[in-house]
Amino acid sequence: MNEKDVLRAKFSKDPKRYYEVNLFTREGFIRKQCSNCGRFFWTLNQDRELCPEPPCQQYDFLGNPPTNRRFDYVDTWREIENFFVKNGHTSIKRYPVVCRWRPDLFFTVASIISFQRIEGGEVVFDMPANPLIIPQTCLRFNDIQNVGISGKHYSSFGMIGQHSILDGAGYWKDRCIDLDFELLTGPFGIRPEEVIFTEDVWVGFGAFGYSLEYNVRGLELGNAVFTEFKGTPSNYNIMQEKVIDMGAGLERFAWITQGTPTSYDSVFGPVMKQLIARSNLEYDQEFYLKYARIAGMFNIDEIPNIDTAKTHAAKKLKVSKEYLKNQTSGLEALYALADHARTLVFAIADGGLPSNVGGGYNLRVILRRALSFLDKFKWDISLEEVANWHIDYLKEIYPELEEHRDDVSTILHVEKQRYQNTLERTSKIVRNITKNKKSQSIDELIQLYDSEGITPDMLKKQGLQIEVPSDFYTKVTERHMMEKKDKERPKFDTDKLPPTRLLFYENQHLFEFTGTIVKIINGEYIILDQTAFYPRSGGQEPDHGFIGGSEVMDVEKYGNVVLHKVKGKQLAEGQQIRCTINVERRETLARHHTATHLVNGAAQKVLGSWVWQHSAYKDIDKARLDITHFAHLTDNEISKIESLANNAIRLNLPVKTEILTRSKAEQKYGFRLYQGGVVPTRDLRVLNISGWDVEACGGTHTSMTGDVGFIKILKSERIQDGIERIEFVGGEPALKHIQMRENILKEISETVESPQNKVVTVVTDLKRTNDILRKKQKQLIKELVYYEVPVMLKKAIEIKGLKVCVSKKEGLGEEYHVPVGDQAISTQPHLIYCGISLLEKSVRIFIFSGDEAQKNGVRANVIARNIAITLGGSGGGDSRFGQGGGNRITRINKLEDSLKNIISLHIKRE
RNA sequence: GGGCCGGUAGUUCAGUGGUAGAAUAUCCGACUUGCACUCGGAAGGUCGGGGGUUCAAAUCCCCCCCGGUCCA
Repeated sequence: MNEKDVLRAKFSKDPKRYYEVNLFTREGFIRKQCSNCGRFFWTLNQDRELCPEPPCQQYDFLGNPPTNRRFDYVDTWREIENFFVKNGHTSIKRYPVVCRWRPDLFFTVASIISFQRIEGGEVVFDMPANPLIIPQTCLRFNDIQNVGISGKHYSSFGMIGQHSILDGAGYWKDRCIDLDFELLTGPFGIRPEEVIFTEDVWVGFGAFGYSLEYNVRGLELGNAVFTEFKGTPSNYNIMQEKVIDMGAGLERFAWITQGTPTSYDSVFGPVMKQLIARSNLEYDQEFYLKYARIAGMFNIDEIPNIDTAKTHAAKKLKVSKEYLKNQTSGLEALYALADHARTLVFAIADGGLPSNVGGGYNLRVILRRALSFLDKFKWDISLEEVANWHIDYLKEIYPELEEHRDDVSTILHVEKQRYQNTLERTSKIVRNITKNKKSQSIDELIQLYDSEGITPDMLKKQGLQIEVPSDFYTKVTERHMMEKKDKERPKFDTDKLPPTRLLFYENQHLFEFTGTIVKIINGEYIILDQTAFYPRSGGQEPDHGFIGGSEVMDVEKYGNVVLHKVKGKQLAEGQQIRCTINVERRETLARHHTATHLVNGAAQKVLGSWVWQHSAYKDIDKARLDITHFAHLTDNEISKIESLANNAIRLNLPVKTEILTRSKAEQKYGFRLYQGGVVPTRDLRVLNISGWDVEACGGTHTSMTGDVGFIKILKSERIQDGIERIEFVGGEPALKHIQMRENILKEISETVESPQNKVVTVVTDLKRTNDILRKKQKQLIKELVYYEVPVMLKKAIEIKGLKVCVSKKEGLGEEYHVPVGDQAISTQPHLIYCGISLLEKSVRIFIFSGDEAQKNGVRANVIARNIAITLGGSGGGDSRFGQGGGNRITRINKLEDSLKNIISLHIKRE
């Protein structure tokens, strides 16, 4: 039994305490245990023996919905929203699907996530209203294989979040279930005896509780979690303020009112109509409904693969497997296409970019999956069109999608291009492989998949005979198992110390202050009661300066205290001491920090709304900003960003800060606030440069943008897929940089002896001349060979019937000896050519041995190696051509004689 | 966040320390002469960049740039 089962058993032992809500006693619900799976459930129907969930019960609403009215997706939400608002709830706009407020999640996976923040390693609940209702779009990528097939799985779905904190304004479980029951039986007109509640539990990050899941005709519609405990099931406390986390599927509510074969038909209404029309897909609707009834019973999580499930279904329907596949595969692809496109619309609108790392990887996977469906079925539909149909339909609930319509198209287009390039590349690689070999080893298969993205299936399709082990993907995963190294931070016991008062937030221009030394650790870390020293944080390097006569080398925040690392004179605890901050350093850092915000704002304006700050770093000599963007920045874009940022400086805008509670700040400015990442505090310091940038920021800044002076972008580079780094300088360092470049230019212009404005022409010319000279040299040596060879042959001496000639050249190397020697032995098979090159620190030897010479035992490589050994080096080659050398230059005088000796020794005349 | 693969002639790629190659495209010539084909020849390279090891580096080591790709 897993943790969840143990917990469920525990809570079900005491139903009165946990599960028996008001509604049950008032309306006469009976508690029963499922005779099949053993779970407990509450129902008005005395005769019911089975719990209401598949596989214990099958879908009874397909073609036969239990509601009195039919709603489409949008109207379903309107109906639910109206109901809860009438009952005292505030309707909240959805939060972004890209979850920037939780460091442990890429995407918002449940409505409650929107209101969870991490504070000091603990989850806290932070709701802008109480109670509230929210149509939270959630992204989940763990069931992609089932999307389009099961009829109910999605990569993104709307979670109706009904949330309440029991703190006076909110309510607890009785009212929650009353409301949910009333929603079903009232506005949706479902008969009370059709509503069944099942006992369940829920364990989340740092909190858990018991829950009542409600089902109608086999379909789970929602799950009301009563989050009462903080911690883990083995170690917990009862929460001060208990939280209602009721999450219901908007998709399922819409589905149950319509009773269509799949929920996709109900949810994607107009989009599905367009898709079916444009794809000219024909299928038997009657048959599909019958199939859907069976497919709905599949518990896809537990079925090894879809193929066997379909075989099963075909048997039951008494048709062939092929017929079933024909009838279903096209439609399933259309459903998946609709789902994937919708997910991409939300993700991209919220600033997510497909890439090969992080959450972007999930987005790229579904994007390519969608494109591959379009390819496979050769439908003349573009992903951009599908995205636009979704926006047309959904903008009524989610008007923000309309604002990002063009961005979505832009990014989908870029990604399609990339996908096509990859396809071409892949088929080329596969072609190469198939050319050389018919089979591949398992290691080679893994290598191909891991580094090129080529799956064994793709190879099989190309006619390769390969065997794929069943643990193939496990083996791939194993390759990625690596030890994780944690950066060690020195440990200090600072828990009992009072928090350091941060003076730089009270006055940014306080550069001198008096503090009391609270503690000194290891003789070098000083903790003061208050400090104006800014510690390293938010990518900003720390202040330097003096505490008394001791120099401050580093400042870091440790919990709630600030540690100053000092060098120099001894200080004593309890001492009151005068502190001064290096003003120039601080102001440079402040200028760079404000400049970062300006560059960020400019980049968003120049490139597009998908640009977010990924990370940033501000030092005194330069600063850098990493932004999310799908392509390499062009020179033109960089200069536009630079101009725009400098424009903001000239406008001399005020740099304002205000402290807001987190939820107020989020409501007022949106999640653009979290450019620099999550801020783990209840109150946010919001930095606002009107019209340019608003973000949560704890750094020190200039008062006006004009104080930055001047921004110069140095370079941009791609640090990973989807992230561009912009490196720049501001203020004094910017000027210094320009001056440095000026000096370089001056130096070049002096070296090439031309005015600065002609330098480019002159250097271009120099390079061209150089190229021409190199070619000419080659040509000349070729000509030289023609004249040199006869001269060389005349000088040759005879040893044991063979000819030997030695040619010594200073400075000239293989470019001379190789063609000369080559030519010489090709005309004179009895010749042994010995080239000697005298270089600065070494000697090189080139030996060519003619055909006849070789036959008489003179092997060029052997000669070369032997002579090279006397030079303190080594050599090699083949019997025709050998080379070697060494660095004992002093041996050069004896070299010619030794050569003759060695050759003479090797000649074996018969 | 953690990995892996690749970068050589205009193009597609061989090349595991010893003279940088093939195919194709290009140009010239021959055969034909309407195109095509065939044959012969030529030209085309800072082997992504920099540093190191070595007598010698496309090849080995380090750093960087560019492209691709997998996993969580």
